[in-house]
Amino acid sequence: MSSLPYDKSSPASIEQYAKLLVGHTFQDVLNGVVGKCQPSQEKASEYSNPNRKGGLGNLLEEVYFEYKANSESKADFDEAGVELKATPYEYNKNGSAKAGERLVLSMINYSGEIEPTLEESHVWQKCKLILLIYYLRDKTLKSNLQYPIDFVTLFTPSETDKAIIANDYKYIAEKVMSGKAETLSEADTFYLGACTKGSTAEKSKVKQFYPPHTLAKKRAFCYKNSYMTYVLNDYVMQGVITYQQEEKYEPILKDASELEDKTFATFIVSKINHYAGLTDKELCSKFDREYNNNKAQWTDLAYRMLGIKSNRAEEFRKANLTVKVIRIEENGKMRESMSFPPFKYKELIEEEWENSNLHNYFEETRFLFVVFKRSGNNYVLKGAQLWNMPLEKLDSTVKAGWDSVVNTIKAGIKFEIVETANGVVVKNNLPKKADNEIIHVRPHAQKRYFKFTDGTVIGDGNESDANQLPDGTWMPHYSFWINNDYIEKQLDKNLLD
DNA sequence: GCATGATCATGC
DNA sequence: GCATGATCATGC
Repeated sequence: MSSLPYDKSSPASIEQYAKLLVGHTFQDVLNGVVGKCQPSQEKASEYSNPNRKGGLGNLLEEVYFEYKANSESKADFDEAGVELKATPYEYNKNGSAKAGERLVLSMINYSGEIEPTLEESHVWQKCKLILLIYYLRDKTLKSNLQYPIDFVTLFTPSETDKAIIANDYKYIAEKVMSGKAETLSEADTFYLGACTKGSTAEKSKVKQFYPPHTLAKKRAFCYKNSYMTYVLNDYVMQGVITYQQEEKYEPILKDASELEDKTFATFIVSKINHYAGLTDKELCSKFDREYNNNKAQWTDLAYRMLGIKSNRAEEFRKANLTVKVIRIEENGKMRESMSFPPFKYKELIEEEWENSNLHNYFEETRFLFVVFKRSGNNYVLKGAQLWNMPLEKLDSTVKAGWDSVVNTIKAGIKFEIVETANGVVVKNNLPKKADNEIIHVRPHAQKRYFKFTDGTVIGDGNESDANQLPDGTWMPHYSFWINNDYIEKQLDKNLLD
């Protein structure tokens, strides 16, 4: 019997052995440059098959750590209580690092009872101590076996994080127990998400254990991508990478005990609602902010009410939560629709809906609406509401709106140049706001810039304000917007009157 | 009065 | 200079 090169009952020993991987590639492991095994070539191609999810993790498990990969609900290094997770990271254009994937922890059980609390759960037993092995997903490399392993560390969430994760778990478990797993969405929770797992096809849905036993998509517990990006930057790379800029995120939650009798969702909403009834002017004076009605004023106030000095909340970054201030006019209407980041035409038409930017954005992003209502010259705070796009709307109405935009671009946008008293207006045949209940598209640029294929230029902008259509025409950046009247309908009644 | 096209403001 | 959030302005 050969002995292992590490003590499988000791987390420290496992971590120490794992750290020898840093600076090596998966190919090095197969070649025995690090570790001691050399499997056959067939095995190498099997592990590196990009269609085999978790292949690189299995490689480390079987070749480097010398145990058989399993999909059991107990931890990989059972005796030490350590779960191994090999996971990719990437660099953004601005040089900052981000997690390449959400970290999938374990399947949500639909075939039997689910534990009501995190502490009692299988997922926590399995994942309270994780050996994180981060490799750089460098798509310029020919084989994923060439990816370098750059960071290795044991990880367990902090006490405040765990309090929020426990909240999240409870929320998911309660939905499952009430037989409503089909309504789960990753954006329902903060750090621990319920992500879809496996095919999204209708036929792959499974019957729920809890009545009324409706069919639901298979889902898994995961740490959200946004949470893992935080873990990567503020924990894994901390002290390893020295050039990273100083982050100035502030926590809203100062101590885990603040959540003893409430959820994090209730906690933040009540922090805002505490000030309901005050005008923007009164709030400005309360928080020592100049009252100047500039665009940032109401968002600034929202963060001040949450108890932080900057507009960078640590929890919101980790949870992929976006604060949106909504101002209601005296007639009860929102004047403006809500914008999102612009898209690139050529990239948009290459996307599949299920993996599209818009789909992923709404599936993963949660919103904190902070609602003000006009009263004379001021806006009065009505309160806050957490919201995310309902899943059934995302896959029906939003998808239909997205499809028709994509199809119009694919077919070739038709332009009409109209002369008016104030110059030319460029009209197009993209779907209009009234064509879809939820979304529409609008320009989202600094300046107008069109350059048609015949060389005609319209607008004061330049190419940085625009991007190219499939036929080469330059058209200003566009983005998706949520219709103001749809958002109005989503708001709690008490926020409107 | 609102939809649509156009543009502004701030932070990094 | 870009990413993101937000608002303006005109014609119908």
